Amino acid sequence: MQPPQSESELMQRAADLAGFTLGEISHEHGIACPADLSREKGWVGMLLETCLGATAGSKPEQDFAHLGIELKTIPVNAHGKPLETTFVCVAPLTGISGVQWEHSHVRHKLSRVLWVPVEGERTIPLAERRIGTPLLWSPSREEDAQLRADWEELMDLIALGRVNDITARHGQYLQLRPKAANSHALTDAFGAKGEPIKTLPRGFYLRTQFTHHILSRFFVS
DNA sequence: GACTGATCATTG
DNA sequence: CAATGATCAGTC
Repeated sequence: MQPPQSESELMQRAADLAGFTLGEISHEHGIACPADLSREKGWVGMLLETCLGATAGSKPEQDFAHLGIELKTIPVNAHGKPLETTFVCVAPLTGISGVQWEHSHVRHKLSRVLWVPVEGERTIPLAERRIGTPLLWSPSREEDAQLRADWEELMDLIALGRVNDITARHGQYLQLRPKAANSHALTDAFGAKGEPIKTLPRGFYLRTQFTHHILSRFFVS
């Protein structure tokens, strides 16, 4: 699948997927559908990238850089409520002095997002889960301010060398949690006295309350 | 039932 | 190891 040339082409492709099951879509593309996601947690996201023509790979940029759009699949229940938090990006633990919200990776990633809801209840076999109506979102002024407040709180703690004091309980809408292969993975950071330390890699995640708010903005009921 | 900390696959 | 794609699963 070639990358979409325009925003409208991307939206049309995404809209055309709505209502189909993951089994139908993966079959069309000759991709095997696993029984569950326990060993392939990113399978749905990768499938949608393929279907929509996103540039594959592990580049730290938006999925559709030429359109300035990031693709996010989000698991929802029958009522459209998110079942999981949404990973945004890894958190920088070194070299962060002087970094401001306006230039952060979080803000850049979330500046324009194509959300694709997908049924995610584990009682539904993966192949039978349906793709929902896509929505193209940009943060409102209020949403931007909410994310900024959490981001600044978390980044301040990191800058103070207190990364090991941060738990998933910090941040009202944006939280910081481990983002690693396992609990033994270590990366560089700084301690409270400025000394170099090794710690778990972290990532920024959007709480379900926040993403639920986004989805409900589009599906007024 | 919600939430946090842990984890899985794959590619450079 | 770090980045991409996220969900799992035990505990509260």
